[in-house]
Amino acid sequence: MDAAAKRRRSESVMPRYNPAVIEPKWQKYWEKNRTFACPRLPKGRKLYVLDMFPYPSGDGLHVGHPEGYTATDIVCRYNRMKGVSVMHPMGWDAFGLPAEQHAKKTGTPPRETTEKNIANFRRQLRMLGFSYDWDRELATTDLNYFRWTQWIFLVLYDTWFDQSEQRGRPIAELPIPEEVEAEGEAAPERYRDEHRLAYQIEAPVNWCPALGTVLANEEVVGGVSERGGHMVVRTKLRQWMLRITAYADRLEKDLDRLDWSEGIKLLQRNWIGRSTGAEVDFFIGDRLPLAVSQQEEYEAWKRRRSKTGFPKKPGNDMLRIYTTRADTLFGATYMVLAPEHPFVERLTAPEQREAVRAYCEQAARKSDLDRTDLAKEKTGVWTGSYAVNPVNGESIPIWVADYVLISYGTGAIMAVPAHDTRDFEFAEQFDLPIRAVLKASRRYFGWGYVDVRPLSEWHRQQESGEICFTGDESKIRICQSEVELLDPSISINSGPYNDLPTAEFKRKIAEDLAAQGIGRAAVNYKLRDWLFSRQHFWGEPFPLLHELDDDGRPTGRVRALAPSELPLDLPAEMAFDADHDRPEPPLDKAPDDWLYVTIDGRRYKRETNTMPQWAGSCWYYLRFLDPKNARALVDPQVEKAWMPVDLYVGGAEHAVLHLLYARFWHKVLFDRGHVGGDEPFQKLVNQGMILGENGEKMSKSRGNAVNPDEVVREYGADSLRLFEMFMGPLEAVKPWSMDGVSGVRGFLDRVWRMIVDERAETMQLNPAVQVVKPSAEQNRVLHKTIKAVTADLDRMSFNTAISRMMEFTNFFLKQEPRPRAAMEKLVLLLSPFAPHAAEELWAALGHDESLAFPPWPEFDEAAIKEDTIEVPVQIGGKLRGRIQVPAEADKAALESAARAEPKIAELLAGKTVVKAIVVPGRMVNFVVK
RNA sequence: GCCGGAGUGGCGGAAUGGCAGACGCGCUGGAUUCAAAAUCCAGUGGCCUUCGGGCUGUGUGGGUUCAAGUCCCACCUCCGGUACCA
Repeated sequence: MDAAAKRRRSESVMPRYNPAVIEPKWQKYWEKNRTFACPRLPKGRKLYVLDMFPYPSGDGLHVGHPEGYTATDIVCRYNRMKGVSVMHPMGWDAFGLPAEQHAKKTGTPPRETTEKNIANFRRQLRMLGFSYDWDRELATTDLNYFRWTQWIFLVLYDTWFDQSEQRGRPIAELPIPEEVEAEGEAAPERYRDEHRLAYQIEAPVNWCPALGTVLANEEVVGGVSERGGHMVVRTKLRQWMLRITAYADRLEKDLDRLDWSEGIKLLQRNWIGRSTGAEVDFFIGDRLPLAVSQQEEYEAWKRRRSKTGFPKKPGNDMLRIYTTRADTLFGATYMVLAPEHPFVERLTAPEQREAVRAYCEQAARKSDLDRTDLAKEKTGVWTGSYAVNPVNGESIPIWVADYVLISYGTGAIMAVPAHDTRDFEFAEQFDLPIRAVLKASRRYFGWGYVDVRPLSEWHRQQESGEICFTGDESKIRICQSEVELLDPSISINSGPYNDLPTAEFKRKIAEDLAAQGIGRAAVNYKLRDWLFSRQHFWGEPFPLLHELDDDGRPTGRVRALAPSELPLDLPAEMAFDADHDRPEPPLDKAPDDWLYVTIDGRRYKRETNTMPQWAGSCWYYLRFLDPKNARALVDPQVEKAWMPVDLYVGGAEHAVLHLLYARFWHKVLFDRGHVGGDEPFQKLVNQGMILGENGEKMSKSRGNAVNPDEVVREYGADSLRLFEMFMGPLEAVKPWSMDGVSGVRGFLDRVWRMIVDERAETMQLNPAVQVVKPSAEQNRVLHKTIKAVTADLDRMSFNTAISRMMEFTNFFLKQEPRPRAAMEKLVLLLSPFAPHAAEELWAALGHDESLAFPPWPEFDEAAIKEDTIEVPVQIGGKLRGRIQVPAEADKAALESAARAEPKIAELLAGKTVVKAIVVPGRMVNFVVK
């Protein structure tokens, strides 16, 4: 016999546990029998279990991927055995920059690279025995997939957000105001474009000429590219935006209904960053620049305002600010504009022109990151003009400083240095006046700070402005020392509003400002609209055309493709040159027959930006339900039957953006009637990262990456799966350990030997396994195990479930004979975790059919009950002995049994028992004197 | 700075307010073997011990309770998120 034949013989006949043989065997069996094919519509109870689909990188899978995938697979297999209809698909988030960069280097088309990577990922996932319905596999790069991504974009483009109804509606239903109508033919179209959920702006991008690409903010460090350290230029480019901010309120409120961890919800809430406050107008006059207060004009303006009310759009004679602390208006001693604020130039006095221009230019060069990260010290410059504080008529100077952001609120603030840390720092820096308008109503002393002055003296100093604090109503800061303040603070130096607590002040001044037409309540969000275009080739093309005039220049009119004109594929013939000297998208160099279109005698140029990678992942969970549908993105009947996703598992790195974007799209689709619910993911679980064996983040460059191929070759897929679950709680961050894999492999070996006769020539049962009635103890162990494993699965506590099965195995290996029925139950319990080994053992136990669908074992509470139990006895809370008592023993019986225990009796002798605490079934504790 | 999460043996971790350290790794000793691997058995938080046991122990300091890893207060450390959001 040659070596190969010997190996073949030993592998196929010798009944040692050999995953290298049985794993491929069962994978083929499942595939051939379509064991995990999911019906079009659920039969009975449904469960939609979704993994965050991977980006198929060239490196292949690493052991972090299968963590969540194993967890969901276990949940799916467990539920199938409970008779639930389970939807469990897998696909590929396949657009992405690496394939395009590879194309620039080698000329290999991105699609080719992508398909090769997908094939490798698919092979690796199949190797791990996940019970996906592979018939539903999709990639975001499939033409048949992204035609519907484009279709959804058309829905977004065709939708405006009705604020009063808080929902998206067809753009055709947008009411056109008369004054717009009056502006002429083109005005209504322009008005509509301004209200669409998809709109265009000129936005700054980080263009890196050396790399020939536009970089994301986080790829720019200290003004140069993160990779290579090349120069990065901030330049403006026409971009598509999605109006996610319109949905900010709903995105925040609807979190309440979701079964997500509070931590993740909070992360999203903070990202959305809703705040309530007021917008207030400060008079600046119309003869600019304004050097001194124009008292008469100001009075006239105020009179006008009290008649007209607060205008929707701010005029040119005023500066509109947003504040959450309108109660500190009397403390506003200066104002600040963001350098990009449109009023900066008008407000700059001639003698300040040079300084302001230089400052703004310098600010423009800084990236957002530099502006925050490096700017420890406040910078700014005075414009030379003043505004009038509407509550007291005071003239206050207007400054320009980059600590005010153009993208938040109105891009202008009133500065209250007495009660805002940032304004305080700025005022100190530039020697601006500080006026306290709040005093604490009680004092509390923080760590290391003792203030021995009487409260009245403290208040006097606050009123005179010698000391002040920034803050909200619960925490204050006396300049730099922290002090806890429990009671609300009280207003001072605020004219008619003195002695009001903060909340009441806010309410009152909001009313008064509104009545005078100077202010109104307002809500703001940190959330920004979504920059939706990328200057890449390898992404979904926008289904949009730009109209050209006779000279080939864009007219500004946009024409959307009709849904019937989809899909719009990428051009087949593209040259990928590494040199790319303009920030314009690569598609600008697409062949003319792709780039230019003539419809009804008009020439159009296609949009050449492409969509970001987020686009495809925003709705893939819908397409899985009906992946081949050519008429709709998903059949409504199918969608209603399966949605929402009942369990969504993925990394916490997507806790904010992906989940927010997907929820946003889903709500738009809901508003427009394309889906039946307004939230896609009911329950969310974030698996923790798996670190390298050295406790560092796993990566190729650190040399601590673990390749699943190796682990499977060495130990088998079941061992890999089992170990990933045994390491610790799913949500915890935990280090890899090859010794640990070897440990769970040992467990599988033991399970195998418990059931199979290893010494036999052929596959046959261990002689100890017999059809016998289990002893009471065996039965108790069996049913305790079933109960515990079931409970652990229900709360996704996989590590403890595995340890229960280890205890079972440790016990039964010592038992002879071993009841065959008990062995079968264990195999069923094990099957979601180690499906290949379980199938093989199930077959060995004489079953012809896969164990994917037999009913999940039930436990019998009566079998678990013990006759006598051991109960600890404590004296003064310290363990002093144990007693054996009937399980049903009541308090009195327990106490007397405890007193009768010789050791306890000895220790109690001569002492007075003050109290005896007896918890039946648990413990006895004597409190003695 | 702010917001989350977590600190338990040599390591990963387990414990509805009720016997801390389940289960696994590692380690020690033994059986088996010509030997090794594999397997099996026993032990394994620390200190002390007359070998009965005793004391001590869940980041630190306080508190509540008959009883605290678990609840409360303060602090320390680590990890993650965020970054002038008015």
